Amino acid sequence: MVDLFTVLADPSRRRILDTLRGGDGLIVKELTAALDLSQPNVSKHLRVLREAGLVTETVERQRRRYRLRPDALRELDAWLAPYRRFWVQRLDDLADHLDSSTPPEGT
Amino acid sequence: MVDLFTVLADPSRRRILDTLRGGDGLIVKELTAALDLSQPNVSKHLRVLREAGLVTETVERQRRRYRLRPDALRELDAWLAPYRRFWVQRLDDLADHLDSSTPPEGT
DNA sequence: TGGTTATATAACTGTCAAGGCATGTAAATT
DNA sequence: AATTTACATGCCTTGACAGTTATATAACCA
Repeated sequence: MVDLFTVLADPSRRRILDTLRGGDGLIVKELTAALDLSQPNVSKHLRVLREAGLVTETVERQRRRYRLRPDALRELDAWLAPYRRFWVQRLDDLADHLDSSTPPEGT
Repeated sequence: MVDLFTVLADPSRRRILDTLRGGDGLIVKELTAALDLSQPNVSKHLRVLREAGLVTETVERQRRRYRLRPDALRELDAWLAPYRRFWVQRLDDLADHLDSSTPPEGT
């Protein structure tokens, strides 16, 4: 369960990440309220996210504040990189095509 | 099982995609040989990948050639985009920091 | 025609994880 | 001290696949 892709495969976890994107972290209760999930459910997902390095936990007395750690997503970006080449390539092809074809009317 | 993240969560499927990145597609038999997976297993994964729009199937007589369709990964890129902001931000912060500190010796 | 090749699909089995409920624990409140 | 709040964790059930084996289908070959 350490695999980043597997961790991101769960919609609830992605919603948690999306929610943590704004502001400076949220405590568990705020997350359960925002996402309408049960507290144990949220806690479990947070554990998985934490073990994957996607969030950090800060203890504040009784509460625990979770913050996004977007660096962990660079692994995903790295995986995607060689594929991104392809659609950039297509844009280049399109540009070449436009260059070699009759220019359109207006400008 | 139409969810892109779920489809990509399987390592075998990612290996298939990686393998299809070079050349102009492969037939099923070539994939099974390259990845050392059973033929039914490969066929099932290819079906999932096809239904997710990640590969295309071309019938060549008896054989079926599968090609990568990297456009389908733009959805993943789009999901990642708002997170990419964050680590770009950090680079900016670093740049700002360097600007405001004593310039290094050489050049 | 009969056999072989290439691929898909069905049926079965094992594994694993998501979510529910109940409970533990520590801090806060009264 | 007793209660409440905030959170984690354990157990349990259920469902979702992954992979195997066996079989169906279609094209190719001798």
